[in-house]
Amino acid sequence: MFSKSCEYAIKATIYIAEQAGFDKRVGLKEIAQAIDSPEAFTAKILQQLSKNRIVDSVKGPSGGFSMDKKNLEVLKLSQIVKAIDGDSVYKGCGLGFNECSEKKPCPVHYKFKTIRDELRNMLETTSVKDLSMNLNKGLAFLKK
Amino acid sequence: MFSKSCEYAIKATIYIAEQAGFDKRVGLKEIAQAIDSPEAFTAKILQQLSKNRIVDSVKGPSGGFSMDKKNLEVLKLSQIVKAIDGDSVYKGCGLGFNECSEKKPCPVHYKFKTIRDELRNMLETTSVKDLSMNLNKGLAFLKK
DNA sequence: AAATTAAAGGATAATTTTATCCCTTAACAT
DNA sequence: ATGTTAAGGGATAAAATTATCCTTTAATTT
Ligand code: FES
Ligand code: FES
Repeated sequence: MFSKSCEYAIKATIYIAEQAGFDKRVGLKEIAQAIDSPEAFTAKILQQLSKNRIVDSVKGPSGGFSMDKKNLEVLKLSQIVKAIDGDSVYKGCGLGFNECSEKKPCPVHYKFKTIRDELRNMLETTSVKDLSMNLNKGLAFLKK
Repeated sequence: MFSKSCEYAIKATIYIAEQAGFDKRVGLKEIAQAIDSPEAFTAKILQQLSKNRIVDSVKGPSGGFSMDKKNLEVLKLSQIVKAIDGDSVYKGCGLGFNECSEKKPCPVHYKFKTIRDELRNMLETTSVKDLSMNLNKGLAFLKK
């Protein structure tokens, strides 16, 4: 569904968001531990998230990653997915056509489109804040 | 969503199914052309489909791939997907946990599960026959 | 039976994705 | 100012996926 990069990106963002709730800035090591991901690889992904203004980063001592609390409320899953995997997840053809279109639909088009649109809707309406709150309440986990 | 292998597998099966409607047996070359896929790679996938009894294959002159017309009615997309990609597509966790479970749900679990279950339902109820009929009617295409 | 045909299967290559290493840059602490 | 700290970024490496090549096996045709 999502690439490994995107999975890490979502988990990292949710963790940073949770900590941002306590006005805490968190470092790479802490993030990698919290979401059980390879450190160096996670660093690359955080770079991308930072470039895409999804997270803020500060260098140096007591530096790390954080998020604007206000931005946090409007940030949706779709923005993370789009930043890392592009929009093929909820725009692409189920059978790999370059373009999904009604003009020349692949055999699964009509069956697939429905589900894909629901996925898009879910991603576009699910806010990172909601997810981080469930995490904070112990209703969800970032690693097993 | 699906791997490239799986995409080819689905397209190939649908094409073989369509031709099976005319009691035609089709060769590798013809299939690869019809679905616009690399020949040698497609051969590997057809081997897997054959091993999984999804298609029948006959060697030698006037050999090729075919499908049992009766089996064709009960064959669902899910069987192809399972044979090629396993069941992670509609059983796996959206954020890559080894196991998707309510006991220790990932942050997107409840949002994701709904969609994933609809995908499973779609795959399990969509028959290859239906898809091949649309193809035959010119309502769907296997390549652009 | 022999030749021909087409799938099966093994070995290998190219590409993409995932992951690591190490040096550079910027912020903070002293 | 200087040293320390942590992210940024370039270069590589490992692993998985996608793809090709070539030999073997089995069926048909002659
Ligand atoms: S053309 Fe394949 S999903 Fe729309
Ligand atoms: S635990 Fe992640 S989708 Fe169920």
